[in-house]
Amino acid sequence: MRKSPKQQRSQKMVDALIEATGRAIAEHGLAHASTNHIAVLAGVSVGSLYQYFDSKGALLEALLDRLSSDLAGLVDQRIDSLLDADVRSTVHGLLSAVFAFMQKDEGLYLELARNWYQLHSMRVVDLLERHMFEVCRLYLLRHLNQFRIQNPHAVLFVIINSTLMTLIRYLSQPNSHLRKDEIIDCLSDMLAAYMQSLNEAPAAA
Amino acid sequence: MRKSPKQQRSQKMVDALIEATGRAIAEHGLAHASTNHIAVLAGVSVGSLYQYFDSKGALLEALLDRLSSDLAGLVDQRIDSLLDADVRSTVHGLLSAVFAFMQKDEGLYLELARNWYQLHSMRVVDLLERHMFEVCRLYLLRHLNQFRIQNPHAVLFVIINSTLMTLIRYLSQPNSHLRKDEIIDCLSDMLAAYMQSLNEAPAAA
DNA sequence: ATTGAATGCGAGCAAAGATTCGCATTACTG
DNA sequence: CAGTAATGCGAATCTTTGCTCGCATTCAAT
Repeated sequence: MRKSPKQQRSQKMVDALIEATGRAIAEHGLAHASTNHIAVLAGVSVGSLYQYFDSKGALLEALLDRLSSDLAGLVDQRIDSLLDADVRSTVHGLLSAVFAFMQKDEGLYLELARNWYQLHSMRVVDLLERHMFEVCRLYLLRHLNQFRIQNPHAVLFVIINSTLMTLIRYLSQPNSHLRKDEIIDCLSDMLAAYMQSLNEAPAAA
Repeated sequence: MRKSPKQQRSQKMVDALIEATGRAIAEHGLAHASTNHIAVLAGVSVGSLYQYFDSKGALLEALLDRLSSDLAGLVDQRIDSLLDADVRSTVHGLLSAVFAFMQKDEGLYLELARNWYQLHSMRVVDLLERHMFEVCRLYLLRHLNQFRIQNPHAVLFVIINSTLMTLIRYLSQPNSHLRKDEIIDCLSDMLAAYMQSLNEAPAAA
C-alpha cells in the first residue's frame, strides 16, 4: 500500500476498492477483472486506486486478507454446534456449510477457488484448507478416544482436499445432472466410511 | 486449421508446432506460453504458425487432441492387468499410473490439469475424468456381483474427482512434507473403505 | 529452365490492460 | 481566508501478446 490513509474519505476509498475488487471478480471472473472495472465499480478513478495499492496484485492480496477474516469468523460461529455429533453428521453439516460458503457473495469464493493455482503464492484454497484442517483437528481432539490415526497429516490432507476440490469442481460444472445433496451424501458416506475404517485396520498394525 | 498441408515439410511443421506448444506450456506455464515462444521452440516463424492454425486456441485444441489419443493408448495398455485384482490393489495401481501420467512430459499434463477451469470449454480434467469413468465402469461390470451401488453416477463423480483433484493439488505444492506414497496409500484406503461400505449399508435400504 | 503454387518469414499492427504523471480539487491549519 | 498537504482524476504511456501482410524462398510440374 502506497500511502496510509490519513483522512476519512481515503479510508472509505480503500474499503470501497477492496469490496469492488470482490464484485469485479464475481462479475467478470478473475481473468477479466481489470483495474478499470474495479475503479468504476468503486466509483473512483484508476489513479486513486494506485494511490493506495502498489499494484493489482496488492489489491488482490488485500481482498484475500479480508476474506480470510470473514472465513475465520464463519468457522468460529458454527464450529461448536458441529463438533459433538457423530462423524457422519459432522461431515454432513460441515459440507453443507462449505457449500453455502462457496456460493456466498455471488460466487466470489468459488471463482477464487477455481483459480487457486494462479493465486498460488497468495493462498486461497490454502486458506480454506487451513481452516478445515483446524476444524478437523478440533474434532479429532474432542473424540480422541475413538480414533487412532497413524499418519494424521496425510489423512487430513487427503480428506480435506478430496472434499473441497470435488465441491469446487461440482459447482463449476454449469449443468450437471447431479443434485447438490447427492454429492453431499456421497462425500459424507465416503468420509464416514474412511474414518470408520481407520479405527479398525490400524489396530492390527 | 487454415491450410491442409500438402507437402512433407508442412506436415512436419504442424507436428513440430503442436509438440512445441506442449513444451512451451510445460516450460513457461499455460499463462505465459505465447505464440512467439511456441514458434521459437518449433524453430519456425509466427507467420508460419498462423498458416496452419487459425488461432492460438486452435493450436491448443490440436495439442489436446493429441494428448487425448496418448491417454487413451495408455489406459488401454494397462487396463487389463488392473481389473482382476481386489479393490484396494486396483485403486493403488490405478493411482500410481495416474501419478506417473501427471509427471510425464515435464509436467505438461499437470500444468494443464491445474488450469482446468480456463481450458474449460476444451476439456482437460474432463478428459481424464472420462477415462477414469470408463475404467471404473469396466471394473464394476467385471465385479458386478460384489457391488450394489444405488447412485453410480454420483458415486463415481465423487470418487474420481476426489482422487484426481487431490493428486493435482498434491503435485502442485512445491515442497510438501508429505511423500507421494503416503498420499497414494491414504487415497487407496479411503476409496477401498468407501466401496466396501457401499456393499454393506445399502443392502438394508 | 521457367513458372506458378506452396511454403516460410518476421517486422509491424492493434487491442487489452496495467501503471504513471501532471494537474484539479478538497480538507486541514494557523 | 490564505497556504499547504492530502486526495482525486483520467488521458497518456508502456508492455504484452495475438495476429496480419507483403515479400522471399522452395517445390514440382512442364
